[in-house]
This record gives sequence, structure tokens and C-alpha cells, in this order.
Amino acid sequence: MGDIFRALADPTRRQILDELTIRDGLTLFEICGRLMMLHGVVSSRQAISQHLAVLEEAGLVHTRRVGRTKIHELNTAPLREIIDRWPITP
Amino acid sequence: MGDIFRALADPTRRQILDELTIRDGLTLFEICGRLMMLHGVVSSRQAISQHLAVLEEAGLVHTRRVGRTKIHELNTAPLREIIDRWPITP
DNA sequence: ATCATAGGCAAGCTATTGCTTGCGTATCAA
DNA sequence: TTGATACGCAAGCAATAGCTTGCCTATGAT
Repeated sequence: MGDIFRALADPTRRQILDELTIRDGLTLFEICGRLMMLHGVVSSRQAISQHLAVLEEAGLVHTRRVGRTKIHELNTAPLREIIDRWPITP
Repeated sequence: MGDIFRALADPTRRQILDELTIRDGLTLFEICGRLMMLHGVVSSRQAISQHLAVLEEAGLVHTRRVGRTKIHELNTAPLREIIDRWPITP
């Protein structure tokens, strides 16, 4: 299992999580398109693919292949580690 | 205001937050000592000082000077941004 | 069978990060 | 006032991260 903190450290990766929060189950190309349209992200497909690999290693994204596409699904469960580790005092 | 995600990305900085969670209001030298004793961290004083600066810029640590020492206090409030941004679904 | 689509792999480059080193400043004790 | 303690500043260095480039594989359509 990878490092969720390192995965969250990159702003593009956080925007990918934002997109999956809005609309889950996107393919790589769909994520590329939405990031460019809605956030002005200009990264290449390979860059996004590498970001998705980091997110997947951290357990924040689960994937499954459907035909020649790959569906990416958000999994926020690992974020619980953060609030368990440093309790948020109001 | 700095980037809390980048601040959390480094393992030494996370251990600093751990120490402040156990015992709050430590000085730089106390943090250095406890990190070395309890976690086997071998970083220099300057390295820890730079880490604390990053944590302070991110708002995760507040400081106040007392004589010639500097008291570091944990502030977990910025962590709320994380759970607000990506709701944790059980 | 041919071609286009969706994605993977790996090497190379550049910017950033974390660390060290050396010196400087402020506070306290003697 | 002299010395020791606690910390700050800034330049330099090595490791890492993110990105690009080029080529490859697999699935689906015609």
C-alpha cells in the first residue's frame, strides 16, 4: 500500500479526486477531458495516467477494466487514517 | 497560507505532528530530542526547524516566543479541509 | 484483416525538496 | 561583560518527483 499523504501532495491529483467526487467511474480519457475543460489542466494523458497510478497505489482510487477502457472509482476510506491519527479539536 | 497537503507529505513532519499530539507546547530542541529518542530520527536541528516552518506556514502548528525559546503548538483545524473536500463514505 | 481507440512501459530531462554547512542574532546566567 | 544557550538565515548539494517522448499491447469497429 502506497502513501496517501504523498498521493495528496500533488494539486493535479487532488483535482482528479475532485472530479471523481463529482462523477465517479470515469475512464482515463474522460478524466483528461474533464480536467482540461473544467480546471484548465494541460497535462498530457501519460501524466494523468501516472497520477492515477499513484492514487491507486495509495488506495484512494480503485480500478476495473471494462473492454478496452479502465474505470476509476473513488475510495475515500484511507482518508480516515488522517483524522484518526490527529484528532480534530474544534 | 501554505499547503497543508505538501506539509503532510513528509514522514518526518508527520512524526512531528505525532509528538505534538502526545505532548503539546514543545520547543525546537525538545522536538529534536524526542524525535531522536522515540522515533530514531537522525535529522539535524536545522532540518527539524525547516520542517516546523513548513508546518507553521500550513497552519498546522502555531508558535509563540517565550524568552529565548519558541513554543510549538499543534492546530489540527486545517485538517478539516480534507474531510470537507472528499466526504468519507463508510 | 485492417485500422482506430484506450491504455501501458520505460528512459530521459528538469524543477523541486530535504538536508547540510556556516555564520549571525537574541536571550539568559555567571 | 563574557560566555553559553536557543534559534534564524542563506547558499550549496544530492535525491526525488513530475513531465515528456517514443514505442508497444489489447480491444473493438469496419
